[in-house]
Parts: sequence; C-alpha cells; structure tokens
Amino acid sequence: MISKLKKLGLKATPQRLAILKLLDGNKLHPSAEDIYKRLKPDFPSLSLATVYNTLEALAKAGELQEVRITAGKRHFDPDPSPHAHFYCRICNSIYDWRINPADIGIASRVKDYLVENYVLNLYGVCPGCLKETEGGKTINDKTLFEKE
Amino acid sequence: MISKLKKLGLKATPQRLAILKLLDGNKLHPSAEDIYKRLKPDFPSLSLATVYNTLEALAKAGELQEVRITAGKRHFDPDPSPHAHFYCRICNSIYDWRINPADIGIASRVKDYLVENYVLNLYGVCPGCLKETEGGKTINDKTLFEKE
DNA sequence: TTTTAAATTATAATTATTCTAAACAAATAA
DNA sequence: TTATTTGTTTAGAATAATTATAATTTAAAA
Ligand SMILES: [Mn+2]
Ligand SMILES: [Mn+2]
Ligand SMILES: [Zn+2]
Ligand SMILES: [Zn+2]
Repeated sequence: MISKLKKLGLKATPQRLAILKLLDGNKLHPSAEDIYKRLKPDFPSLSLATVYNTLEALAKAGELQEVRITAGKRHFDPDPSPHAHFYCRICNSIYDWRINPADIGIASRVKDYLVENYVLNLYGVCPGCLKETEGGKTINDKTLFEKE
Repeated sequence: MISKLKKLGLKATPQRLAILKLLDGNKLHPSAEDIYKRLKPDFPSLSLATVYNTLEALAKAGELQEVRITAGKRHFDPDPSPHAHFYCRICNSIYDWRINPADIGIASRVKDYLVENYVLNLYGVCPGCLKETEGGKTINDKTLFEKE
C-alpha cells in the first residue's frame, strides 16, 4: 500500500495510508465526511481537507472513482472500473450494479459524438428494503420500464 | 399555458408564465441561474428564489426534469420523458440522447431490486467541437467501449 | 543529520441551493 | 366592486458540500 502511493508519486503519510486502508475493498461508497468521521477517533489531528485532498489525488491517479448519485454529496468508490450504481431510497445505500457496457448499447449509437465516459445510476428499492415492506404497506411493484 | 398552471393548482403569475415560456421547447438545459439572468432584464423584480420555487413546483408536477450531469450545478429540462444526456467537455453543452429504455437492458437485470428510475449521462466531445479540432490537435478517437 | 519539497491543518471563502419572514397579488367571497 | 384569503414573490440570511489559503509539520532525499 505504501508502494502503491510511491508509484503514484505521492508521499506515504499515515493519513493517506489510513484512508487507503479504509477504502480497500470497501463496497459502501462512503462520502468524504463518512471517511473523516470514521477515521477521526483514531486520528485526532485529521482534517477534512486532507480527506478531500487524498481522494482527489487518488481519483486523478485513476485509483478510485467519484459517484454522484445523490443530490448534494459525492461518494467515493475504490473500484475505478466502469460499473453502474443503484441507490435505495429507503436505506440510502449505494449498490454496485454490474452491466456489460456493450449491453447498454451506447457504442452503436456514437453517431458523430466522441463518447469518452458514461454514468448510469439506478434508483429504487433494494432487496432488503423490499422484504421489510412485505406484508406491510404495499409498494408499487412496477419498474420504470414496465410502464412503457 | 395559463390553463396548464391552473391544472396543476398553481397560480398563473407573470413570473411563472415567463419561466414556462422560456423553457417551452428549450433544448439548452439551462440552469436556474441561466433562467434568472435571461429573464432579469425583462423582469427587474424577479428573484432567484422564485426561479427555484417555480422549477421545483414544475418538477414535482412532472412537467420538467432535473438534469444532474455536471459537478455542482443542476440543469432543467422541459421534456420530462426519460432520455439520456450527453455533456460536451469542450463547449459545455448538454445534448439529448434518445435511447430506447428497452435497449439499455436494465429491465432484465432487475434481480430482486425494484427499479423506479434511471439516469444515463454520457461525457465526451460533441460533433461540432470534433470538427473544430480536425486538422488541429488530434483528439483520442477511441470511445470508452472500444477500449474494452 | 540537514534540507526541501510536499502534505497537513485550522480556518476562511466559495457556490449552489434552501430558508425566512415581510410585502404583494391572484382568486374567491361578500 | 371591495374585502378577504391564501398562495406567491422578494431580499437577504442560512446552509452544506467543497475548495482555497497560509502557516506549520513531516516524509524522504541529499
Ligand atoms: Mn461502485
Ligand atoms: Mn433533455
Ligand atoms: Zn434499501
Ligand atoms: Zn461541444
């Protein structure tokens, strides 16, 4: 992990190592503040600005991706590979949603546009929250696409 | 247009009519401030808060959709039907990108998730800006998907 | 070690958006 | 028509996430 930072030309500071360790394999898509609050007890001197600085450096290096799926807040994903995200409006969780880019059918639609990147966000209710409501209030069980 | 507002239970104020008129058929996906600056000369009393209020009321009524495709700013689209958007990093324009939802292949992937909505944003260079650079600096002409 | 360039920190600034409460005006009732 | 009600507009303050600043600290090179 130290060598990973050095490879990127970044100094291996304790703060950065702690952030990297927290993110490693993390599927929760935490916000900068999530990370800050989680590390602050073990790192009383940690500044929120450092969290942002580190996240930006890692993002620029292609080591993580930013996820903009909610209104005002960015989330961070240690998996930089292209994949979609699902946001549950009940528990506010973000789930990975693996879609083969070819299946989205964007490549064939490039027309005269140069497509360099894409973001696919899905919104709805996750399996866990759907179970919670079974037997209770009924949730509309039509998907957006069934409507059409 | 007056009746449209009344149908939604909204009073037909001059401000709202001006905003509706500006948006009608508008393909530019303006921000709240774009709208404000555009109308301010003809409406010296207009407040930015009114623009936001009106946009929120119209969005809630399903008469328009919000487009979150850039970092810190929302854009507004008088076309509430589900469609994707393309953001050109050169001219900062937002283009409509019509994709048949069925072609995205999300419906078949619903697994145990209830999918109520989706957002598909594309990023790159638009045809006009591609032409500008022809003969000049070369832009990487591979799409995201050709890489894979 | 000593040096130095980079990183961290606390705090201020920024930016888009939302809130507030007083003034105003459209719709309705008298 | 006039009065009343209720929703709307307005200016400006407040908020929230993020970014900038400048002094201090520290990792790593010399
Ligand atoms: Mn992810
Ligand atoms: Mn559009
Ligand atoms: Zn959930
Ligand atoms: Zn362009």
